[in-house]
Amino acid sequence: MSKRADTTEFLIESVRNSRKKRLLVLNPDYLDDEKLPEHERAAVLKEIFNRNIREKQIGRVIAHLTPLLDGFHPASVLIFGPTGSGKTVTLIHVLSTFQRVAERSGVGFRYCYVDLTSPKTFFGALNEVAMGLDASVRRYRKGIPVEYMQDTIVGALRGYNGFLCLLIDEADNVRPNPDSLLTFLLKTLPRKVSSRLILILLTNRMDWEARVDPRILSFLKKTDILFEPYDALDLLEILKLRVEKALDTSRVDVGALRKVAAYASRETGDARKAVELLTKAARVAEESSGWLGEVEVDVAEQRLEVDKTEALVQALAVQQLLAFKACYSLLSRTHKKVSTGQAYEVYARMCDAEGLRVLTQRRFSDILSFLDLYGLINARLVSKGRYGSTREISGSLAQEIVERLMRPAR
DNA sequence: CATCCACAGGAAAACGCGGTTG
DNA sequence: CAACCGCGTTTTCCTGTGGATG
Repeated sequence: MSKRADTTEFLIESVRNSRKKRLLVLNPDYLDDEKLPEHERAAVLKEIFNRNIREKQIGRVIAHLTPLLDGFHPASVLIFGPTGSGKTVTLIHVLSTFQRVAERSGVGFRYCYVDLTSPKTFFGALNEVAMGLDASVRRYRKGIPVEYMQDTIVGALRGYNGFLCLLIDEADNVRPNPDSLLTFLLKTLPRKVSSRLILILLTNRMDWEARVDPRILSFLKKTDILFEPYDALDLLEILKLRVEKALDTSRVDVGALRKVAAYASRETGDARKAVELLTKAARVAEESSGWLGEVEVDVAEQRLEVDKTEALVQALAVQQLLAFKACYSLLSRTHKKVSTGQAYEVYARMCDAEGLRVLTQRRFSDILSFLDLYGLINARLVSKGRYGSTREISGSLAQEIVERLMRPAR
């Protein structure tokens, strides 16, 4: 009895030791923005901006806002940029710095961050604004009239004569229509309070303007600022900073970082994705040699890919999953391209076997295009002349992944 | 060159389901 | 409790399509 306990203890110790030897991630919090405490986050941001990243964009924002230091009222701004291009982070940084400068020169300036990153109703959005203005306001579910919320906002601003900058993240994320919020903020609010409002709207939709009521748009005497996605050099700097904070630098190859940066910038230029890949690579390295090199990055990239498709397949509805399986089981049997009709037959048989209702071919074809859209299959539209036209279905996933996916769900 | 296959994909009707009303 | 409504999904019905084939 005690002997067994000893060996187990020994095992634990030895695992612990070998882990320590390969330990690469010293401070995992720095790889995950969400986990950082507020002041740490600010410090990290500061360092990023000290490295001259997003310099151009910062310049544009500052150029737009600076007049207010001399009492001029800047117009509202509309900022475009894809996800992960640092819109939010940059703006928070600039505005908080601005606040300090304004304070020093005796200009009344406040800013307030309104987070609409998850879709909100008009009421929810107002609630968010109110909470930003007055920390004592709670988040309400419902049961409170919209007017009350509006009054709360007006109340919070009563007696404030300085500039108020509302930074609205994902401003188009108000359901059912974003117009209502803008109408309130632009037309109603200025009439009720004496604060001087500046709206800064962040969005990643380039077609945003087309979707907004033109009357409101004209009210926004807006200036546009564009956030280009990060290029590989920017990403490299960002990654370096993360590595310094979170990892054991003596075990990280600069080439590997370059690879991560190159990969991310080739994809979307999304900094969050880049960090995600870095994290994954670090984990891969910890599992193996403890050295983060280019090979580990490749492995991580692959794994990320697999994870993504796996999650995608997990999330499929029963019918979609069945269609997916039908395609691949047919593909593994015949190594030629498969037509919609053939796939449908297999699918129908599978439905029978599982005791599920068989959907019509019309529906099935929709499901196929859906699967194609998500990259789980390739379905190219081909005309075979007299013998009709079909989607030529072929697999887009690697053999091993497919096998893994077909197994567990029986 | 007209024909015709085997499906694509649009439109509209039908269905299903939770919620509401009289 | 039936009737009704709103909304997303599915079926039904339909027209369109590109090129091999006779």
